[in-house]
Amino acid sequence: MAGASEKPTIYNVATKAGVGIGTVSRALNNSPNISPDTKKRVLKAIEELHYQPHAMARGLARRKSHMAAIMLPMFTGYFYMELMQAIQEQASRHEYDLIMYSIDKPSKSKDYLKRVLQENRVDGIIMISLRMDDKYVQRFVDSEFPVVLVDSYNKDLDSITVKNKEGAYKAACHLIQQGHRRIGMIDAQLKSFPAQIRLDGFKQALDEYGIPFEKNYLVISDSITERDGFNREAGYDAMQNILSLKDRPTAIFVASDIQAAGALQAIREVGLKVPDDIALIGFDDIELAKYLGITTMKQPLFQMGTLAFQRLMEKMETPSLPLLHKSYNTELVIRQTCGAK
Amino acid sequence: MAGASEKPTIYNVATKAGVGIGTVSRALNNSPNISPDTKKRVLKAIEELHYQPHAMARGLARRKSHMAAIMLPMFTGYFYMELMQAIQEQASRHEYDLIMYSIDKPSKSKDYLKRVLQENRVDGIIMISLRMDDKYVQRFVDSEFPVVLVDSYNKDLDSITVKNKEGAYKAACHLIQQGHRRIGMIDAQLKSFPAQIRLDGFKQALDEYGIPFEKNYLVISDSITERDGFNREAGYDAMQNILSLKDRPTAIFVASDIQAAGALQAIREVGLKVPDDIALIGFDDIELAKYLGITTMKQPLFQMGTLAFQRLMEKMETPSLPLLHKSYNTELVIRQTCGAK
DNA sequence: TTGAAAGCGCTAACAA
DNA sequence: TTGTTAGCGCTTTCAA
Repeated sequence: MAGASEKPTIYNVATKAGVGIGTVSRALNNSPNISPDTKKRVLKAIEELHYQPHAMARGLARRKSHMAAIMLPMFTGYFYMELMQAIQEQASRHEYDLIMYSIDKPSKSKDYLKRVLQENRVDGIIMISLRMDDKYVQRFVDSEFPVVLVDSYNKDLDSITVKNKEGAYKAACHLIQQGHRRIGMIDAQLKSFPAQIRLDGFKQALDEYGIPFEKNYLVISDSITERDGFNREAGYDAMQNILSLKDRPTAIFVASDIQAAGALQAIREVGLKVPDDIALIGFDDIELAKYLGITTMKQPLFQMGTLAFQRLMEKMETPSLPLLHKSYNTELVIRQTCGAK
Repeated sequence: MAGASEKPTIYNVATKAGVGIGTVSRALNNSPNISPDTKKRVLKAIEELHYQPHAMARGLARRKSHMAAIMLPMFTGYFYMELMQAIQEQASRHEYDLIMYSIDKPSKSKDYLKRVLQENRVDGIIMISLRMDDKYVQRFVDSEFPVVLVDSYNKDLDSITVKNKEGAYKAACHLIQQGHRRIGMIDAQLKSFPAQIRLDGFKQALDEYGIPFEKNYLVISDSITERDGFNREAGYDAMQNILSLKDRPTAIFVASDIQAAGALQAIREVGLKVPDDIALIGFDDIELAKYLGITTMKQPLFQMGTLAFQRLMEKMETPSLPLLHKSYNTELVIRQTCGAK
């Protein structure tokens, strides 16, 4: 029965330093209202006791949890990992803990939102690629609860995106400039914000070059209804669809690299060659695109993640800050799926 | 100044239902000491007020945070994503929140451990692919604080792994059975637990078949010292190293799929063919292996993640449970990097 | 500059 | 079965 060293509390520290607990608290939170001398004494006691303040007690008293939630679709892709790394790094720098909620079906998103909002678990939320119900948007806005959207948009919430329309436009232009005229697009579900906008950009490019938009050439895979279509299987299915067309396109703009990976596989399975038989351009520039040599439009994911957390911090400190809608530029990354430069 | 609806507390509920707060608490935590009638009344009040208990207050009173930490190397790979998904799913099922700590350098791991241990932030920890300092092991054991290791081992802590030695052995045997005699291995840093054990299994296979172990044929990339060598770049570098050998091996066992992906690239860059010029077998069976057609040894990652959280739950409920060391079987998955079956 | 005391919102022990 | 009360470990007035 060796004295099971119980975790020290602020009272132990106070006793040891011969001061009141208020003073210990002041030393801890470097308040100006403490003399350097006592502060040093308190700090010494803290050191000796290996004291660390209890996170929940602190949270309760301060009404701040020092935690942020990050909600994202059941993450299965480099896209989210790269964003996450940046966010993690910032959180760590600010001594914030991150609670991960990965959403498999939309209903989950509400559960978590409710949980987070009413149980005071976190001081702020970063939502990635997810749409928020208007009902919740209103509640967050009304209560000035910090929310930052990434890869998603709502006019009443801070958001960080890329110029999706311009990116899609540039991608399509690249294809056209390679000489293609029969150009198709594989998109994700249009309920998804970027899927929608990228289609707009694609159409605009065709339009400007006087190329008619072929309805058959736009394929939106909805094979997996639970998800938004930004996945490999969806790209695979969509490409099979396109391959069965009698007058199939010579080039495809795919709304994401992960879908492009699936599309690539579908093409190769029927013995066709990329880019000779069909050219492909993706979107995102996830790491996989590098492995597979997919030409794509790069999103600055690391920068976006970094800004997301920094912005959240600002809002957590000053909730009344005006809205921010940041939109990054995309960049064409040429690899091997579009033919010679 | 429209009545800013303040968040209701247990007192509001009690008043509304005409009971004491103790009774509300009993209704909340379905205690047996409450009559069905009052319980119904309380639940109704809760419903009407949209009351949700404050997480930190609850945590403080119960001395349980209802949160678990999950520590893993700066995650950049499907390996961790697949594990994470399983863990997430279980956590959600048990209404547990997960705090993610991703470790970029070993020192971070200590910081987080300290934080977690002393600040009572979480009720338990899952550590993936990370080694724990003996000093901390001791503290966790002494205090019966729940810790589950995944893809890592310590005799005093619960652990979930695969049979690494057997898996590596089977991988090497497969290569030998394909007719290869000059067989090399690309490994990660030996300080990593699985890297070490897989080397043992590899050697054992050579031994049994009477094939001498060529020192030159074992390459351990340490180009990136901050990390453990389980990454694409390390595999790439290691393979370049092997390619420069005068009597290079005809087959390579690579300690992980992600390294194999790098190795594959290195081989192709010099115009060689897989498996004709060099055969390759990986380990893990991450999703990328499927894309790239890498033959590999499968780890049941989803099962491992599921068990990890379930086990953590058990320990959080009953800390005194005896140790568990679970070791799963690996399974050969034949794809295109090893030649005909 | 400091200590004492009153919460923060809950659970759990104790009486009734 | 219930209400009351004493914490949980902190921060933050309010006096001194």
